[in-house]
Amino acid sequence: MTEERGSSGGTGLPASIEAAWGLRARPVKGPKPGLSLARIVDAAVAVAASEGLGGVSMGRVAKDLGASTMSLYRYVSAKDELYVLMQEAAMGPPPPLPAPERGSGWREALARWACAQRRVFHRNLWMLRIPVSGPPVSPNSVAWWEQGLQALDDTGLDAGEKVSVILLVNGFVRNEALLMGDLAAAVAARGVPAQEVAAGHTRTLDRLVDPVRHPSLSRLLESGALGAPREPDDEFGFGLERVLDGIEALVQSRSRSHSPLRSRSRA
Amino acid sequence: MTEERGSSGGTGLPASIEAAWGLRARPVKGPKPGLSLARIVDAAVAVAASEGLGGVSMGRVAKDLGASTMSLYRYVSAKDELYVLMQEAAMGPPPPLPAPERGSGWREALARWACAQRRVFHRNLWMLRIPVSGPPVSPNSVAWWEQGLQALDDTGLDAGEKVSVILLVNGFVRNEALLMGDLAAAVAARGVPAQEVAAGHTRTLDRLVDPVRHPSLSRLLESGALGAPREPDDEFGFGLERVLDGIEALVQSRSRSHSPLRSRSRA
DNA sequence: CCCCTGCTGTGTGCGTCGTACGCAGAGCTG
DNA sequence: CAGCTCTGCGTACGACGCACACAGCAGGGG
Repeated sequence: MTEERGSSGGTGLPASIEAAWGLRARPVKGPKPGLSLARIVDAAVAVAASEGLGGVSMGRVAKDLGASTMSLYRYVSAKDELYVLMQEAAMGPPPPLPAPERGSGWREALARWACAQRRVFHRNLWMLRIPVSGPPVSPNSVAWWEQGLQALDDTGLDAGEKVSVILLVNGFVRNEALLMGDLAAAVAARGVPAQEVAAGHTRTLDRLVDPVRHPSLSRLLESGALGAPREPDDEFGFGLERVLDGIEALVQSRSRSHSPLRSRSRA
Repeated sequence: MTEERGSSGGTGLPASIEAAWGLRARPVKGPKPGLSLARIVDAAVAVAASEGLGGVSMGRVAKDLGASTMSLYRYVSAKDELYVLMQEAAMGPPPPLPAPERGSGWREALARWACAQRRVFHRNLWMLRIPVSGPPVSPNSVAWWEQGLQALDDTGLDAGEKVSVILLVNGFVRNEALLMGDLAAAVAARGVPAQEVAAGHTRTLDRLVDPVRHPSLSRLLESGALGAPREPDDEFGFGLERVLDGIEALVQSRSRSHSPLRSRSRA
């Protein structure tokens, strides 16, 4: 509707995000800023890392910077904008892809991509609490997407399928990290750390599960598989292998028939 | 540490959740309660459905019930407890499984399970905003788990693998719904509804993506696959088919070798 | 029968949050 | 030097979750 101010890049993005892309030169008129976007974002990330996303309040961040609460709003127009910038900073640039072998190198590349993403998420679990508000528009997020797409370059999938595959793998990684983060937070919230919570849960389920109404769950409880859940890394690895197997089936079906047949469109 | 009050079921669960299981009889001494857990939860769910989880505040729910804010705390000891009960109510009982055909009926059953879950999530997108604090302990959640496990009864997978598969499929469904919900919320937050937002995003990306640094993404943008993304249902169906294909590969590898070989434990 | 006890609803108050608004002052441009 | 713009900041407002204390109802023991 209204035109952005002079230095706008015309992207329709918030000013601070355009700044992250390197567009939008600093104004030269007024006094020099005592803070900077980078310092604010770093401080916010530090707070989030030590106290979770819930600990990030404008006042808290400002205090860590020795500034007043409202001064932050000179750099960021709303808290959600700060969130996006935090995400961008914590995500960082994606690691370089391995040597692009032609053939089935895509699986290795995609697995590495997923693992790298998982490492980032696990280092910064608070990221997953931020609602996604659309496709990625910050530089690092776009770079990650680019990496994922490059991994699929030689698969023979069409553009839409590639997007769907990226979405699928990214979603799997996000969900795993989110789940583990939630669980860790719930454990940390109680005083008693670690395995005792899991033991308590199995005891609770033992008391609640009715062998008649819940036969399979009963058998599961008896098997003890819930008491000794697999390591988080193994759980992730298991899921990733399944997902990649599923993708591989698609890739092979595409490469077998050079003229791409429409697969069944009904679920 | 301290013993629960008289009517406790000894599960270690909050009182309101024990009430959901039918344990814990009402006390008989005082005046009759003017509210009920069910009425409170229903009101909260109604608020969440119309204004999102963020709109659910104790004051808001109480106002809808014509009661005061603090009266709710007679029924629920904290807001998180209300969240759990809302989840329980919105989830509802799982639909019955189809006729259990021996053989590869598991795939159909698991797909139906996933679709049913997706329908619930899409009807109540606010559910996904509630952090999971551990394994499910409310009656309906447990019933859903039971259904999922029953679908895998004849797959020959061991207990741990079944849990992992359930986690994988559930995670996929959750993530898809979460993503679609976030997107819908972001679109609704802007005034302009629907496709214009997507068009704006592609325009933004067109301006930001550098063909040299982002070759694959550039090609994707040129292909127009982002401008006309597939229907949400198709996107879900695509991902689900991949996931099920991956699980099917595992099931077949298990059924081929009757003596269960350990698959590679390293990712 | 009455009072006592355990339950009910609720008003007040505290601390925290995001942020709208407006002011005092800094520093470049004329 | 004047004036404009941009800076940081103090104040204020309306939410929020919930601790706490109080007033009144109902059944049970004397």
